[in-house]
Amino acid sequence: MDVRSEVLAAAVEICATEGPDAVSMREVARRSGLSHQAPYHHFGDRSGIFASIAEDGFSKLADAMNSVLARDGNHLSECLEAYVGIARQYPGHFRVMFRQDICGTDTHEATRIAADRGFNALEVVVERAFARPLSTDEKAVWASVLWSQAHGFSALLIDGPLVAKLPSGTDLDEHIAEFIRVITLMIKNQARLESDVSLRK
Amino acid sequence: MDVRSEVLAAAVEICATEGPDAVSMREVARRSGLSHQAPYHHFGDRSGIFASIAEDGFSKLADAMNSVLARDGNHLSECLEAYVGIARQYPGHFRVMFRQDICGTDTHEATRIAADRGFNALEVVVERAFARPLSTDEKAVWASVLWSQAHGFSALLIDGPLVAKLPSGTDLDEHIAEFIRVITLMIKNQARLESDVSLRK
DNA sequence: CCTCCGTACTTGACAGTGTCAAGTACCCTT
DNA sequence: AAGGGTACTTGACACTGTCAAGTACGGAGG
Repeated sequence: MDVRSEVLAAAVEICATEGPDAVSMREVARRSGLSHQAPYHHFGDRSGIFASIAEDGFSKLADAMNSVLARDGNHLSECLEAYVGIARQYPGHFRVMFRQDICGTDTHEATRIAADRGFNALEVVVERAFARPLSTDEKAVWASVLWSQAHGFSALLIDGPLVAKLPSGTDLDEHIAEFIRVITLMIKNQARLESDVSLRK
Repeated sequence: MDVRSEVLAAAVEICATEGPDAVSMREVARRSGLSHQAPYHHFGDRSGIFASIAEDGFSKLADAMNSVLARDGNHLSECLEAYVGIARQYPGHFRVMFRQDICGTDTHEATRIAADRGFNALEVVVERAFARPLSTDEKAVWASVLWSQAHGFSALLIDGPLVAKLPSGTDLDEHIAEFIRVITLMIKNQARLESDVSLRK
């Protein structure tokens, strides 16, 4: 493994266990057996490391969703599963991806492109779920709905107080599955009803 | 304004403008015209400040939702409005509330209690929306759905890449209103359909 | 072969940080 | 008047991100 990957892996590891705030240039350098300044050579500054992690995470997310879209089947629920799955499998990445305060998304073009790939996948999911052409506005709103839902649930799941709020004895995997089932059903029903004008006002 | 409130206000101000990571004990002390150690007396450590901000934020959230519940009208959409409204009005608080990595929710009892008040309000909203008795599991799942939706949208709105993804020229307030309208409608429809067994599988 | 140059680092320094420890001022109780 | 708690201040320590300057080295051009 080259130095760059090693530094990145060390940073992700810290993100996953202690959160992004615990990531320090000097610590990741130490874990990689390098001088405290070596990471600067590859990443410019602290936000450069986070931007790379975010880019990597968005890529994983986009790949996961696109691979679902490439298959047959129920894209909606499988995409939600993919989203939540990525969040749970790569909490280190996920905690960074939506923290543009620390990863300077504005300046890091590659990260933005990777994020776009994910969003585009979401829009495709929305269109397929509705099975009819959507206006730009409709697409924007429904993509917001879907994204918010997936993102909010994932965020509350890995970081927030949601798990603590579940009735004790609840099986987490089951709750997640139930959650996805409910959302899928709800959006499908909505898509079905959307053509009935009486329900739209 | 007493010292404690002044320190807190300085910290919130920094959270809102530069994010929680930029909050330093010494900076808030400086802004309050105190020695660098004064805040420790009131908050114990850095996480103590964040815990207090989070507590305050959850209280605002719970108050806002409870005041909606106390009124007549469409609780569901008004509660969503309240949630998103709090996030937009108090971004400094909101950015901290769900960052248990920095505010040590586990140890700060008062914060947990304030968060519970908010969650309970959400459960009431869910029950009223369905207008029938729900099982514990149903309540948990639907509260998750609602919370995830409100939270995800708020989080993406104030911090995430959502705003940048909207078609240019979109009016933000309008998009938010549309978003809330869509979710409300969707959940209402779902509640209506839930009794139809054929749609539940 | 020697010089030049860019890449990949290291070493050193500086200001800023969280936090422990100890000191000081003041007010309230006894 | 004595004691004790509250609300601070001052000082120190190890740690941080980052700038600046060095060192090693591998290849290209003469």
